[in-house]
Order: sequence, then structure tokens, then C-alpha cells
Amino acid sequence: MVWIDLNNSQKKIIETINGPILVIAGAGSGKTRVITYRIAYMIQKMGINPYNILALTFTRKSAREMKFRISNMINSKNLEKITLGTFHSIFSSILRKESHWLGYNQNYTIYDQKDSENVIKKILEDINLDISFSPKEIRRIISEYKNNLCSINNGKLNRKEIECLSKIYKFYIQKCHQSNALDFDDILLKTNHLFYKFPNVLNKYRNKFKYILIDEYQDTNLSQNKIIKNLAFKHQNVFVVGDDAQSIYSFRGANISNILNFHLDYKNVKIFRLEQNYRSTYHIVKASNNIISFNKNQIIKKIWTDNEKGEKIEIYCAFSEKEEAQYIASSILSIKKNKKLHYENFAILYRANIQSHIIEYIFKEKKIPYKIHGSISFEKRKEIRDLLAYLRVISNLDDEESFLRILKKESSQKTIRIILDLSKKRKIKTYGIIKNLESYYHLLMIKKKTKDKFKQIIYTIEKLHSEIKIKDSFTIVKNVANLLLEKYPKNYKIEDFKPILDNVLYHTNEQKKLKNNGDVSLSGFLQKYYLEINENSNNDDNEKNKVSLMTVHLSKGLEFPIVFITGLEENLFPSKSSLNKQSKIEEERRLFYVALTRAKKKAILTYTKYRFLWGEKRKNYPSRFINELNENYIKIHNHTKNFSQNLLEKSKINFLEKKNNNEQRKFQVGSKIFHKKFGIGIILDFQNENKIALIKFQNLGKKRILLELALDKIIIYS
DNA sequence: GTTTAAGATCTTTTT
DNA sequence: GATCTTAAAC
Repeated sequence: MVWIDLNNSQKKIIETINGPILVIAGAGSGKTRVITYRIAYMIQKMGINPYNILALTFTRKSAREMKFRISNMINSKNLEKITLGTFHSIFSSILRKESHWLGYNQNYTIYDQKDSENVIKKILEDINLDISFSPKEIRRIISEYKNNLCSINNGKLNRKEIECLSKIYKFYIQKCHQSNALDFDDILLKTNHLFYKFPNVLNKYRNKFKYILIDEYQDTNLSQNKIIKNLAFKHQNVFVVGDDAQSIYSFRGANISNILNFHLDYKNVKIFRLEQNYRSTYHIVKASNNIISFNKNQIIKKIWTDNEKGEKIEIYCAFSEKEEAQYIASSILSIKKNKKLHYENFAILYRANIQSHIIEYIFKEKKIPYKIHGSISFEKRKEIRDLLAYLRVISNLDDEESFLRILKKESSQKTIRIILDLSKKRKIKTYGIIKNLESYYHLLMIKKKTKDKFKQIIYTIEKLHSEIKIKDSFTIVKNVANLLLEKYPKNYKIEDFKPILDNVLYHTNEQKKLKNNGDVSLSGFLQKYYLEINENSNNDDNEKNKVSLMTVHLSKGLEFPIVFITGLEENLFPSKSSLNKQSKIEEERRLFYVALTRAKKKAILTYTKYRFLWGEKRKNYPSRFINELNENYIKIHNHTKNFSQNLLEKSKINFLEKKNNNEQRKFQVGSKIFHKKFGIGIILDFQNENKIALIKFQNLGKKRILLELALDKIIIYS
């Protein structure tokens, strides 16, 4: 093992093996390196059995990255024995093994966000509730509730709303249980249940996982925190690494207090700090420190670097998103030539996945090889979802959501409604009705043709279901795909299914290489597909030397010589929905900090004057983050100077005003407000140097409100 | 009863 | 724009 590229404090951290350890590590300080080296050190120098090591990450991407880095240091046999992955994938595997304790079948389906929303939609149709929340919002609240170990953490809800929501919640968990399904949050929550209720099971895992390591600890939520606390109780060997400045997952319940209170959760905690940045140039380190200092809530750190000054951060304003993409493409080609770099040295980061479309389009045109690192929900197109619906039902006949998706393909909405009504009345699952169609036929007004279709479906599903124990996942997926192609030649093409077929083939082969043939079952594959498999999965060489396109969220933990940060516009980055809340703006700023600190040599920031987004062309103002950058570290492109100077000036004035008037910052044209006396209204305009707001009230019409006096009477709610 | 077309709604980030 | 829902034509 090579130790030369470690500094003394890094070495010390790596060599401290026992007891609870918290490492506060700034961006670029070698955080991931410390974790991976430490694991290698434990196995090779300390002789610790890799079987006893549990290493957890947050995103699939960092799990893969960590695995890859460790694979360069230890042999594959040892690597295989380490339990390494995301929280969700690791504990889902454990739940699969132990599901009988909790009354679940191990073939349980994992419901993604959309599935959950559909369940909630149906509940709302079933019970008539006077509630103003959309299914989406309800799902979010339920998720928050579960991640907080079933306690409400939201002061905004009134009593009536809580009553309604708890009713919905009851139905929701009932429906999921009947479908033998877990949602993402259940994976953590049920693990907690398992460990609390069954000490013998907990003990087994406590003894197995003698050494626990967690990356990006600032992103953990309470549910995860409790699992770890429970597992680490006996041996107390828990090693966490985090950086509060990079906490960007609060929308998923992540709570910085897990870091702040780490010393309360464990006794005799050793705390280390890594503050030297090895990654980026002086300009980038300085500029990003400067940015993060605008946040009020933070642990003060001194991130410093010995690196060369490097180039200044470049800022470019494009006319449209198309021109933005063209500028990026031509910059890549010229920088690549001048600096003798490769395509893989470039990354393009964006706030929202949708921004990738135009970049892809231009890159294809200019023949720049690229790869999109995306979450699967994004690639999950209709055809694949259809195929998955069959696979999920075949694997788990109780899965109501997926079965309904199949039915919807085969019959009209009216028929579906009748079936659902009957299912509700008789308290029988739709699968039961369709399976015993003869007994219910007189109640359903369906044609013989539809009836025959249904029969055919049931026959197919049951036949394939009977094979899940004897055939491997690849064979079954291939069979179902062929079946769909045969049955609906108009709807599907073989290319539609190629991504998933590649995945399942790769997965099945990998499993077959393992001892005892691994887990080649269909449900094993589905679990992997929903929790682990990422992008075009296989590590083949075709994937190398390409420009990387990804969201800022996914870029965390990675580094690239040249980084483009795109769409730096108010309403996009920071995102529209964050503008009204200080804490959300701070999270966007941390996100920008993450983006900027990915760059080793050069960062190029782009924004557009006009962007076609969500069906309309909008005029944009440069992001406040551009204005927050210290002028010493940036270079505004000449073209941008001529083209967008007014815009920059204007937004600069805007920015300074906002800075001077903290209260003012919350109010925006278009904000919906609630005035204690006048009721609901919407802000139309500001007058008299922003002292007066013109507000249109629902019942009273337009009114001019002196903001200074009204501050405590107005609540902004969107 | 089924298919198609117009209409409405929501547009962040990930497991 | 994309997706899902509802209304009208087949």
C-alpha cells in the first residue's frame, strides 16, 4: 500500500481505528481518500476481517466511486466481503433476509415516489376529505414523518390538517402492507422496527458490523442516525466523515444536527479536522470560501490551500440555452486543444435534470462524446415502466400498483373504475377479482373481448410466477420483454428494453460468479434495480473518456479539472421554490459551493438572458451567487460585458438592496401571502423604493400596504 | 366500449 | 414541455 500521498493529519485519522470518530472535512481535503485508505489499512495492516466492516454512503454514485477506489488497493475477495453501499440498498438486503419477522414476504416490491403518489391519489378518491394538500405534498409530509421516526416536525400544520393526514397515513401504510410493498423511507423505518423489536436480530448484526464507516454524515436523517446508533452500541467503532457546508439533502430529511450532536450520541468522541484543500487552485478555494461565508448557519472552518493561483473563474452570459450549450461545446474543444486534456477531464453541472437535453443535442451535433450520470427515475421511460410493472407483479402477486398499471393498458378507464369500486366494496384486491373473473363477471359490465384479455394476462402472470424459483432473472426479464414485443408490436421496440436487458444480464452474470451462485432471483434483481443500479451500469471501456453531465447533487464527492456550472439564474439556481425561505437559499448556496469546489483547475459559470423552460420563454436575472463572488477571483467574459452589463449591474443593485434589507428579501413579486386582517393575496409590485407593496387580495381587490408596519401581520406561504 | 384529441396542471435535487 | 385527466368522436 502506498502512503506517500497522505499528510500527517490524514495518516493519524487512518491509523485511529477504535472508538467513535468524527472527521470534519472541508471540500477537497481528501475525505474519500481517508475513508478508502482507512478501510484498506484496517484489512491489510490491522488484519481486520472485511466481513466485519460496514461502509455506508448516500448516493449510488458515491457507493460505486468508493468501491472502485478500494478495489485499487485490496484484492477482490476481500472487497466482496465488505458490506458497502447506500443506506437504502444495504438495509433493504437485510430486510429481505429478515422480512419474516415483520410480516413481510421477502419478495416485497419497492415503491418509488410515483407509486406512493398513486396510492395516495386513490386513498383521496376513496375517502372524502376536506384537505388542501396535493398527493405530492402529502407524500412529502408522510416521508418527513417516517424519516423523523414517526414524529411531526412541522409546526406549520394545524390540528385539523394533522387529523386528516393521520387518517390518510393509516390507509397508506395499510395499502402498502397489503401490497407487500415498502417505500424508500420504509426501508429505514422498518429496519429500525426490526432492531427495536427483535434484539436477537439486532445482536446478530451488532456482532457482524464491528466497524462502521459513514461518508457524507451531514446528509443523514434521524432514521439513519438511529440505525447506526443501535448497530454501533456494542463496539462503538463508528467513524463518520462530513462537512456541514456540503449539506444539500435537507429535502430528504437530512439534519445537520446529526453532526453537531455526534459527541452527545457517543462517548469519548475523537474529533479531527481536515482543512487543507488539495484539489483546487487558490482562486477557486478563495472564491468558494467567500461564497459560503454568506450563510449564517455554519460551522466556521478555515479552508486553505498551498496550490497555485490558477486562472480566474470565468463568467459567460449567453443569449439562450442553446447558445449556452454551444459556448460550452466550443470552450471544451478549445481548452482541450490548448491544455492537451481529454474529454473525461470536463464536467457540466446543472441544477435540474431537464437542462441536460439541449446540451446533449448540441454535443451530438458537434460530435462531443458525453455521458449522462442520472438517477434511474429519469431514464425510466414509459416502456420500461410497463415492463417493470409485469416483472413486479410476477415477483410479488400482491403488488396492487403494478397490477393496476397492467390493467390500465388493457382496458378503459371506466372498466378500471368499476373494478376498483367492486374491489373497495368487497374488500378484495383487484388481482383477486380478475383472477376469479367468472364469479364477478355479472357485476362487471365488460365485454367478452376484455374478459378474454384479462384471462390471458392472469394466465401469463401465473405461469411466469411459477417459474421465478427455477429460472434466473435474466431469463425471466427476457421472456417478459419478448412477450410484450410479440403482443404489442406497435407499442414497443426491442431498443426500448435494451437498457434493462443489459442491466439484468450484467447483474445475473455477476451473481453467478459469486459463491453459491449469488442471488439470481427476479426479486433480487428488482431490488438492485430500484436501489443500486445506476446509469449504464457496466464498467465497459466505451464509457471512458467522455464529458460528464450531471446534476450538482450527483457531483458531490467527485472532481474534474474543468467544470462548467450552468444556468446560474435567479429562479433556476437558486431554484424558484427556494427564493422565499432563508434556510432554503442557504441550502442552494451550499449547493453552489459544492458545484464550485468540484473544479481542480478551472471553473466556468454560465447563465442565459432568455431561457425556454417549462413551456415558456423567460427573461432571466443572473444568479445572486454570481454577484456574491469576490471580484478578485473572477473574470467576466468580454462578450458578456457588452451584452449583459446592464443585467449584471441591475442584479447587483438588487442584490445589495436585498443584503441591506434582510426582511425585504423574503417578499417577491408573485409571492402569495396571508394578511391577518385582509386575508389571502398576491404581491403585484413594489413602490416607493420597495417600502410599499401593491397586493391584490382575493376578496378586497388591490391594496397598497406599507411593509414596515405590516411585517408581523403578513405570512408568506408560497 | 374504445380510441383519440383537447384541456389542465405541474414543473428541483435522490433513495 | 411533459404528463396526466377529462371530453368528445369513433
